[in-house]
Amino acid sequence: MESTRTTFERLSMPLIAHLARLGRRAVDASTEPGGLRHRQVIALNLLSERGAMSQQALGESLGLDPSNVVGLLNELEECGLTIRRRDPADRRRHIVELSPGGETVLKAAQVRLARVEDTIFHALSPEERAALYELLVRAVGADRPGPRPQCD
Amino acid sequence: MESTRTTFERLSMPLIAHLARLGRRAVDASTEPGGLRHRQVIALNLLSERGAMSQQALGESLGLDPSNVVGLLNELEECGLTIRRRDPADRRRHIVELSPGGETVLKAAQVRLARVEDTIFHALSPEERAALYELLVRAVGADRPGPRPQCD
DNA sequence: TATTGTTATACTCTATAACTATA
DNA sequence: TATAGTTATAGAGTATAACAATA
Repeated sequence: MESTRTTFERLSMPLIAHLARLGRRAVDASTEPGGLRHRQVIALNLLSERGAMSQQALGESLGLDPSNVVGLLNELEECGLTIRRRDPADRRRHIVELSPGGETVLKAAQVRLARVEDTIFHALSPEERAALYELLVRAVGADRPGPRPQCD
Repeated sequence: MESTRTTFERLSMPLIAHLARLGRRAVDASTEPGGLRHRQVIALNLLSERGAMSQQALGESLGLDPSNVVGLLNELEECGLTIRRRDPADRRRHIVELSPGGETVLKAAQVRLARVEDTIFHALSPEERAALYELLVRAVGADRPGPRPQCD
């Protein structure tokens, strides 16, 4: 009998998987063809919150394989939304950062993202949404977003 | 200014997407090759919670396209975990239900799933996990699991 | 020799459209 | 004509392995 274990009748992961799918579909649906896809928005969002970082760090933060990070950044860079530059201290590294255009595009995407959340979480009150957000932040162990280093 | 809108700095969906990815990988990693994959566990879990239902209803509950439901059920049926039978009342319909073997396999999978949750949510207290679960249940608008209509 | 990023490749997940059989 | 399920197919997401450049 595992006393410290999650009760079987209360598994959260299926619910999270479901919400993630709903969210992804809604985001993709709210985006005009050729626009930012779900993954890209999430990557931009992270770069905006945490600032410039290496590809490796980006991949870890996204929980994404390094080889996928390459393709993701290629797409974003083609659109001029991110910039890769060599780290002078270690020329193997690429430092990735948001371009000014990326910030602008991200802001628009965040508006759409917030609308999608309004739809998906319509059953929750603002307080409950805030509580949910706090729990999720703690779960992923991410630092709180906080004011980001002022770029527009 | 949209006063009823989610604050941009508190978007939950990127966090949910991240947790969903972590969860899926952990589940797949905890499964021996040839074993149940993430999707399949979720489908079995739903059938166990809600009892027999049509493929259409299953697809809606899973937020999955009907064509995907077919493939998913084919896999499960090949392993003898689910059963499809025609609805006598409307012979176009397939009624899907868990087989006894499916119940057994699901129980084992739930143990693994619970372990994965213990890992992913290690930063949360049991009370917080319960609170998270409740919020997620409300968000997906799903009925609480409840005792299922006795099939074995 | 180890590490960062890249390429090539394959497998899974998901959606769309056309088809069948029932209604 | 409409609906439940199926098939075929294509595209997105993700992981693995081998490789290049740099440390």
